[in-house]
Amino acid sequence: MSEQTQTRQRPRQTERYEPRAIEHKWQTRWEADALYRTPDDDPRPKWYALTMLPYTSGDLHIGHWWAMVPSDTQARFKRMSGYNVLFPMGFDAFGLPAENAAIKNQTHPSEWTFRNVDHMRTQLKSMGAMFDWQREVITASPDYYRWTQWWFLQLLKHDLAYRKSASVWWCPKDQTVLANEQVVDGRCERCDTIVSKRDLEQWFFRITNYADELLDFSRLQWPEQIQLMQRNWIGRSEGADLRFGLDIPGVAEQEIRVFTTRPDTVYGVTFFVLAPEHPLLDQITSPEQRDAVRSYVEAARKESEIDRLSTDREKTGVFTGAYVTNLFNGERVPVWTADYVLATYGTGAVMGVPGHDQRDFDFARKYGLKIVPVFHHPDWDGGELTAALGHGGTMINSGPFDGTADADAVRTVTAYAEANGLGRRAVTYRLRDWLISRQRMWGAPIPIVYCDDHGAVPVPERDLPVLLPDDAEFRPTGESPLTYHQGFLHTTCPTCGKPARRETDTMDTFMCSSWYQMRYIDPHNEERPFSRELARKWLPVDQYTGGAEHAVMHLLYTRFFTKAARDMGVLEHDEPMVRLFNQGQILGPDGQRMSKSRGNVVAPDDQVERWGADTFRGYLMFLGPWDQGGPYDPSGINGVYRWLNRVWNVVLGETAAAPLPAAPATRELRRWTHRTVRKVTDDLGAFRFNTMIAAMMEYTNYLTRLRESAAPVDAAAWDEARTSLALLLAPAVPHIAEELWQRLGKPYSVHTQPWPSYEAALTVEDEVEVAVQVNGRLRGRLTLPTDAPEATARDRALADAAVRPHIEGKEIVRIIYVPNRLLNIVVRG
RNA sequence: GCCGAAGUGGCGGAAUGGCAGACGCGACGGUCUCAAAAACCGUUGGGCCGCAAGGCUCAUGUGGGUUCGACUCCCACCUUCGGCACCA
Repeated sequence: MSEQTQTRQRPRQTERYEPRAIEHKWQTRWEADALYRTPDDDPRPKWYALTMLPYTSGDLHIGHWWAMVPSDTQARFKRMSGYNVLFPMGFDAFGLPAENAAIKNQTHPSEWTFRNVDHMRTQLKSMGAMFDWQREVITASPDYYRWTQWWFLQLLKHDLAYRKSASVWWCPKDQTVLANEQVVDGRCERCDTIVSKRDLEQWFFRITNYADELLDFSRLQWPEQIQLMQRNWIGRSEGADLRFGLDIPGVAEQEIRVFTTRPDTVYGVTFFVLAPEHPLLDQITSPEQRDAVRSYVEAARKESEIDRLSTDREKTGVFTGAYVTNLFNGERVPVWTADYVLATYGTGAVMGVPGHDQRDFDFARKYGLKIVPVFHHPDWDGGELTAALGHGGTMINSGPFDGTADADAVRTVTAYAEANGLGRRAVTYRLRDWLISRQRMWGAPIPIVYCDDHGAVPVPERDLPVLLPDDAEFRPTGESPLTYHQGFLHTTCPTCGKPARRETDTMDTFMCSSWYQMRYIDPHNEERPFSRELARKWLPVDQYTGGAEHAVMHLLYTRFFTKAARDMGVLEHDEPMVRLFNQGQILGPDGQRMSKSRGNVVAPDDQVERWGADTFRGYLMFLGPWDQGGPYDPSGINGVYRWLNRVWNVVLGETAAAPLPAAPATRELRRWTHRTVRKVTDDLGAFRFNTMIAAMMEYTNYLTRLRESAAPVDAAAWDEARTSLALLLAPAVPHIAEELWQRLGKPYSVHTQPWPSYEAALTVEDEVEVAVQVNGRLRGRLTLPTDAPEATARDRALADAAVRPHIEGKEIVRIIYVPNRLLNIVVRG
């Protein structure tokens, strides 16, 4: 009985795929073996792959996996392709949320931050990524921010840092500075008080010195749209600075300068506008207009820049009572102030030319100001204007310049201005110098001491870091505790030793993330931010990946840092990251940004627990194109899990194998193998992870069908197939690949194996299906030998039973043949 | 508002000038099971014709255009997403 039962048993079942067991096993083994330690002295060519470091927000988010898994996959692919790959990880750990948590929990922000780091590191490890944790960097730890402070001192030394007054949001009730985020509809998010701008002395970096160089992308392989966004952000404008005469009793200044891209319209100036923040505004305002101007300025200080720059909005402004003289024609024009003029752009003043600028036109219409066209535009009938005129035509109403053609106008007028001292050629940028001061505690302290005798004195490098106090008291107002921490505040002047006061502002966290890629190459160096030799070896980053939300600010700041470092003799290259890829944003299942308040958060830990890291990794990459993002809908993940089970069964299952090298089925099997190797290789290089997974699924389905057909297959070709599949899987799903590799009896580790290559000759089909169209409509299909000549295809198509009814009795005008794809017969009648 | 991007079956998507819907989810039908789940197999854009094999036709946000041929290129519009300088 028992014997009979045994003989009736099916052939031995392979062990089931148990992701949790094998993932834990291999992660432990990899760590014990230091498989992902990146040596500095490896002779292979280096490849520095970097993904943007996470902020220490508390919990790892689906978005972190979404960002890091494909990066890890590509870094692993590069490693197998023969590179010594550096793929580090760290934490962006300073910033506002830590302070909010500190106020809420009455703790020190460092407590919250470092607890989050520990938790997130554990979560990150469950990803099975090839991060080299020996190189971890935490921007809020003193051995890191010491060097952030060092960078500040270098920039200061090289005149790339300076102090000037700039405005911040201020809540009059809480007596505190607010971030933009904390201002909701013009009110303080905490107490609902209407907020206003307030001026403070703050530190800036001269990023505008590099504006022109930052416009040069010739050495970068960055996406076109990112280059475009950066170009638009920098916003280079050529034009002229023109002088306008000022003659007001009691005002020292004799002129106001204005930047314009249209100096050729200067004879059309009928008014003049100063930004509400313009330094001369108060002085030139007449006593009768003072109250009106003051209340207008005050109102403008409550508005955001986005609102002020909206072209949608009705223009507002107030007459100052003053006049300036147009030095070209001696005319006096009224000076207004209006909030659509920003103090931070150009000279903070605009010459109003309503005939040729739409904003000025709208403004003039509203306030009944004169409109004088100075070009006879071809579309203009000479009547009253209904909108500003664009470029084109010849100059009129412009004294000596009348008759000058549009194409020559700017040059001619600018030359005249320069020759007569009325102005000069000028270039202006939309880009502003980088304001790095933050009136907050949880950031790297700006290493400056204020002395009554010596002013702002830099802290000597040997005294770095300027440590944050660890006993700071957080008050519910959100005011920086550094401002009332006596131990921090009081110090001595480095120059004279007299009592002095520390700078209590800290640095913008974008500073920390502007140079972190440099620290990873030498993270434990106590003498310098990094060694020169290691910089020469590892930098620049070969492939950077991260969210498109950083397209402009972070990516411009780090480019600036690199260029400044080059000019300061710290680095020898020009650009921080040679290649860039921006992934899209992953959203909650409801298509909204994931957030606890919306209740649409899908926790990655739960997904890993339920399906295993490999399935989750594979699913994230399979979801769709990486650069697009979109909602994370967990309902399809079982498809990837099923696939990995099929992989498991087909690679480890038994087949009837025999030496059949010449069989047609062998040729087909090898064609599948080599085509899949080619497809996966190409997709990995091009960030097409979704189609890479799909190609491996198709291959697995083919192998499964082949195995289940029970027909004998060539032993060598079958071994090539399952070996190749295990290797192709290794970057995307590293744990199952390692397990399969071991069970196939191959030497540890699959991740140190060379990437499989393909033979192009083996990928070619013998026959292809060619579509036959008549007038662009599909009418039939032909099976033809690959690369069949046109004559063959044409003859077969014209004789085809499905095609003939559509061409009979008609004149064939033309035949278009695309080999191996399509033949289109164009008929008439 | 300004700058950048994206709109394709019930859903995620594939195809970047050449057979629209690869791959997967879901759904439906089946196998197994007392049953359910899981697993596996089959079908699956809409409409029309046909017993069937199959055929015709409509369809890639909307409206135009270029082309033998357009999801793909051009123009206009609509919607959604990212950024707008102190969220990171």
